[in-house]
Amino acid sequence: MAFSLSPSSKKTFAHSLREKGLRPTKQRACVYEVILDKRDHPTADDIFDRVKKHLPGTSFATVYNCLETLVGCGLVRQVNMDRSPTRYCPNLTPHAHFKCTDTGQIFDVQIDQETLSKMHALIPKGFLAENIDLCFSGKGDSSTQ
Amino acid sequence: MAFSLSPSSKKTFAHSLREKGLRPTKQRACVYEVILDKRDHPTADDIFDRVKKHLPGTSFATVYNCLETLVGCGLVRQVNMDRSPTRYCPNLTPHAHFKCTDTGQIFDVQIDQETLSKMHALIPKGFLAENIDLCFSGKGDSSTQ
DNA sequence: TTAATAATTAGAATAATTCCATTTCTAACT
DNA sequence: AGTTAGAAATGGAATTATTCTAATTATTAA
Repeated sequence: MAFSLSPSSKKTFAHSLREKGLRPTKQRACVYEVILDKRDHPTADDIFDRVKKHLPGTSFATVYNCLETLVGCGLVRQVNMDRSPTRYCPNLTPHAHFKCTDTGQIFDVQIDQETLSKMHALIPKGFLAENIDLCFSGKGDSSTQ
Repeated sequence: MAFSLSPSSKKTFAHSLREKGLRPTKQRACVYEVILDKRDHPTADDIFDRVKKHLPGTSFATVYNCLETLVGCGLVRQVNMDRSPTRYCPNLTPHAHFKCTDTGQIFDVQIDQETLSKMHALIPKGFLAENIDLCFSGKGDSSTQ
């Protein structure tokens, strides 16, 4: 492999999997790696292409299996916008996503604690939110990208 | 048809379509009708079943065409949560959605102006959001539903 | 080293949605 | 009212992202 997880990422990775009784296989490591390496919210398809450069025998099913596993371990997050293919994001801090309708690019948008609290406060009594998803779409600032 | 649009809905409906040079056909009216009639965030599939009770010859393609048209006219909104089928919602006020992970039901959650402003303020300079989507998922209050 | 189990593989299957070619309808003009 | 051009509806095929399945391979604990 042309690159590999940093020692700290490697530790997080193996630890998160072992906590759930799962094995840190080379395919799982590679999928995690390519997501960390280029944080551009790749699709399963993108990830498949990148992983194959390092582990040519990898199948599509494996990429999907690995992604499911990594999401289950909380190492990456799924980003769903409209009906477009699911994208994957290694940013685990509270953040929203902005999708540029011109280029299709997705940008992370940090959410401050106060706004996050206000959003939480919208939830009616008796409901318990386990997950919050905030997505914007519109024109991105192509001049700054 | 066993029921029909209220006079005011009918007016909004025909007007919104005509504004875009589109025809208020009976299929479009019926699709709009069933969405207004039972505001349970139905899928295209649900809508197809309901429409067929009134207009038995209606095809799936027509339901999709009508939905696309109605969304384009701003009469209904698409609600996408995860990878599950798109749902349709006639509530045009600013609101979020809460999906109960037990029952799959989707509830509208009103958003007050202040929280909406705070959310808007998250968007970095140079970006122009045309659309905001806020979704919660978790346990709904089944005792109150 | 082996046995048990977990993960990977290739390809088939699924499900929601979109596309396409044809037919039917609608509304503006005679 | 009758024509006609454009719009909408129709049925079925096609597409696409994802999931499933059965067989093979890899990993780990003993």
